Amino acid sequence: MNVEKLKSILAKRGLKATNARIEVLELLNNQSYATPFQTIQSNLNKLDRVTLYRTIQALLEKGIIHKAFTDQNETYYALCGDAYSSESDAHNHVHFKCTNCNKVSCEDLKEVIKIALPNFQIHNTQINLTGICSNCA
Amino acid sequence: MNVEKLKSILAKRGLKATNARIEVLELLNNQSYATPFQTIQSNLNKLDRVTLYRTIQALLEKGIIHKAFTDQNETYYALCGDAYSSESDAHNHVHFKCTNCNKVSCEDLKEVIKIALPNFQIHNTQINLTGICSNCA
DNA sequence: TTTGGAATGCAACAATGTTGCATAAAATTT
DNA sequence: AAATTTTATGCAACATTGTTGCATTCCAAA
Repeated sequence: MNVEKLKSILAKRGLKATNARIEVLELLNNQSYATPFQTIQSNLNKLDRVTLYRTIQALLEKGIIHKAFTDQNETYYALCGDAYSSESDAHNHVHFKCTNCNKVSCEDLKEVIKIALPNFQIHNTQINLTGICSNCA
Repeated sequence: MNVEKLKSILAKRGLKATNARIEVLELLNNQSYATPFQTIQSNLNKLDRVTLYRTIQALLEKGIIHKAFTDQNETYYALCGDAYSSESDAHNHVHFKCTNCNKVSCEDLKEVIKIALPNFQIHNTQINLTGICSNCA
């Protein structure tokens, strides 16, 4: 995904194509795993920490990125793929944190999971798994 | 659940029955919802914040309580019920946060959810839902 | 009742996240 | 293309959250 493509994503969601946003998106796009805030911060250390927080919040609000995992005070972020944009109560997107290599990845399930809770309206589902990933197994 | 019962739970897991632990357990036991750290802190404000962190960590490690939800820098804790102690990959315990009343509850599903990820070893599963709870619907 | 190991409270620190405001940059209008 | 409006950035200062070391206190077992 090149810079022009990222700019068009931002424009589509009504966000200005600023340097900070492009850089965060490029970083997340180049990672094959979800990225902890610390890593974003150290990779983009010319950017102010406050700017980073506000950038991430804007991208989250517009649904361009999502929180993939929150693990003892470390939040991992990832770009939203196609699977993520489905808004139904059916859910086939999970987050997996490997306790061996510590990497967090987004995984898509073949079978759609249906969670039934009578009298509850489910608007958002998050499934977080920990264990040993396929690389480390 | 009375104090004696709580003491026996602590003894069974090899933890001393200290005042701080009893108070935290009593508080969590008296709540019908998962309790955010802030609430624990303000209800037990004679206790030092550090003691509270260490108490909670000890109870977590021994599996007496669990993190029910982590929502933008607020962690909710709850006592572990029977459903929670099952260590299999099958999972029928979910956490629900209502966006209307902001309460977090532990809910048990009738159908067991099976998540299949080929070549991954799943050791822990957490399913977090947000939406409108049965009281607010 | 004594005693050894563990828990507590305090102080100090580190990391994380937030707010207000002046400056700078992007998009829009003229 | 320049001016204007709007929005984002960077800085400082602050608030909250979580951690560590150490002396004192408490619990439980002998």
